Amino acid sequence: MPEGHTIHRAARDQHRMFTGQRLAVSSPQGRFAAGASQVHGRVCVDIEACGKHLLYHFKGAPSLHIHLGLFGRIRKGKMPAGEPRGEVRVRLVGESHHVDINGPTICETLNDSEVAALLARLGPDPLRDDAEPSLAYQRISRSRMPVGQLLMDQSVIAGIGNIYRTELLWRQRVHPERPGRELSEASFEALWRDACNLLALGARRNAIITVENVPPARSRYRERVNIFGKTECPDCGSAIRRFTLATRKVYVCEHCQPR
DNA sequence: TTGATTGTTACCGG
DNA sequence: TCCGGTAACAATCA
Repeated sequence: MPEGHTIHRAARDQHRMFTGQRLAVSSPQGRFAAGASQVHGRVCVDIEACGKHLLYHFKGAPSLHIHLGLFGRIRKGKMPAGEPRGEVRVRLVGESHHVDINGPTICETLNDSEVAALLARLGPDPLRDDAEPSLAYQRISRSRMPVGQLLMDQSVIAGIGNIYRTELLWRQRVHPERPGRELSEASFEALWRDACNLLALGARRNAIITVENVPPARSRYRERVNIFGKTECPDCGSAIRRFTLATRKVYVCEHCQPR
């Protein structure tokens, strides 16, 4: 499975070698043939990630916009490329490597103004140097909505997904149902800093890791998180409560995260 | 075959 | 206008 937000940033980092290269772009299943032909044979000048969105910028052509959604995957391999596996929408082929993008929710080309509009509707991304966390705190501190819902709103903060939401709030001892306006600035800053660190670690390792003692790279998923998907709090042993917030399952330790 | 899922948007009703 | 609920879509695996 894809590792949420971090995979986009990780993908951007891993695809850096494409920058400056002329890419062959194809659509093995034909479902993105028109878009692929627009960027095929163009020089990739930059690869940009903002939140869960990935943008390949080309010289003299529109940008390729990818959002993996729940199910999308990105696979990188050395040349020569084998047969595409599964639902490959786009195959990007460079000099030494190729990248297959499977089953993304969004796979489209955008012109400059459309890219600008996309970036404008996203909140600050903890992984970007140009992020302005104060914009996120403005939104949160003025809202009655629960923090656990605000964290999932990509126009508030770009890049937090369902697992990071649960894990960040547990780590910072904030109850997901606390109204945004009741989150102190100090608590917000701690949350933001923690998000920066965890997301950076995730991007580096290409995996969601929220426990303190970083387990081996090949560890099981459940060993890399604290309470997500679990029944018992690792700190106090209390039962973990699970409920739906913002259409997704959130987990909370009512003892460690008092309201 | 069924259910669950690291995501998002559209639409409707109160 | 805001907010909650529901459905839809996506692909894969256990």
